[in-house]
Amino acid sequence: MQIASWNLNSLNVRLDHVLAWLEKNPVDVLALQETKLTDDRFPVAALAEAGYHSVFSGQKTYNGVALLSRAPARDVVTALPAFEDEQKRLIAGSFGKTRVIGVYCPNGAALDSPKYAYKLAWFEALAEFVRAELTRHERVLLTGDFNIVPRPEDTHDPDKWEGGILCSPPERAALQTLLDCGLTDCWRLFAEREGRHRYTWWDYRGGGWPRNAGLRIDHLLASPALAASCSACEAHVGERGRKRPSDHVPVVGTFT
DNA sequence: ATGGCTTAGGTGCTAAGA
Repeated sequence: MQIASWNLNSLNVRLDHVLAWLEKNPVDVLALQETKLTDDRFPVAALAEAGYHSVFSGQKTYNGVALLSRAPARDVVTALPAFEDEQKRLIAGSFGKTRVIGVYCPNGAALDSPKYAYKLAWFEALAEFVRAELTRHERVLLTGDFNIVPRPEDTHDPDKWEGGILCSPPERAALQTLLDCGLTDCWRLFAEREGRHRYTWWDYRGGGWPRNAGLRIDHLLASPALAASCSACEAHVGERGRKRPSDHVPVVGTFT
C-alpha cells in the first residue's frame, strides 16, 4: 500500500500536475493540502475519471484539504473535535485497515504573531485527536504539511533558520508531543538523503530551487503497526523542477 | 537573501505563504 501527501498551493492551478503524477504513481491514497477552493468547485469528476474517489474540506482562497483514493473512504472526519476553527485544515478517513489523517498545519507567520499562538493551540488539539484515533485504530498515518522542521539538518541553512519560525523550540516540542503519542517519522527509518532529496519544500523567491534552499516540513508519521511495515519513504523532488510547480513536492510512503 | 515569487480575489491592489 502506498500513501502520499502533497501540498499543491491551489488544486485549481495544479489539477493537471496531480492527474499526470497519479498516472505515473497510482498510490492508494493521496492527501492534499492548500486546495484553496470551496467544496462546490472540487474537481470530483476529473479525478473520478482518473480512478480516484475524493473527500474534501475546503474554503475560499486559503487552506483546504482532501483525500484522494482508489477505494472510497470510510468514517470521514473533517474537523478537530473540541476546537472551534473556521480554517479547513484536517480530514481523516479509513481505507481497508488503515486510518489516514491528512493535515495542513498552521504556518505561524512569526514568533510574536497571534498566528503562532493559534499554531501551538491547534497542535495541542491535534494531539488530543491523534491519541483518540490511536485507541480506535491500529494502523494510523498522520500525514501532511506540518510547517515544522524536525531537526537542524532538515534545513539548507541551520544558521538562518534555527530558533525562528518553523524551527522554534515550542514548535519542535509540539511535533515531539505527536511522536510521543507513539508515532514514527517514516523518513527517519531510512538512510539520510543527499542534495535535493533531503527536502520537501523550496521557496519560490530568491531562486530557492536552483540554490537548493529547501526545508523538510511535509511528513508521514506512522503508528507502531504501520511503521513496522514501512519499506520506503521518498520525496518526489522532480515535481519541483516542472513548469509552474507547487513549492512543495509529493512525499510517498510504501507499506507492505 | 525574510526577498527579489506565487496564489486568490477582483480588476489595483492586499493578504498569505514558510
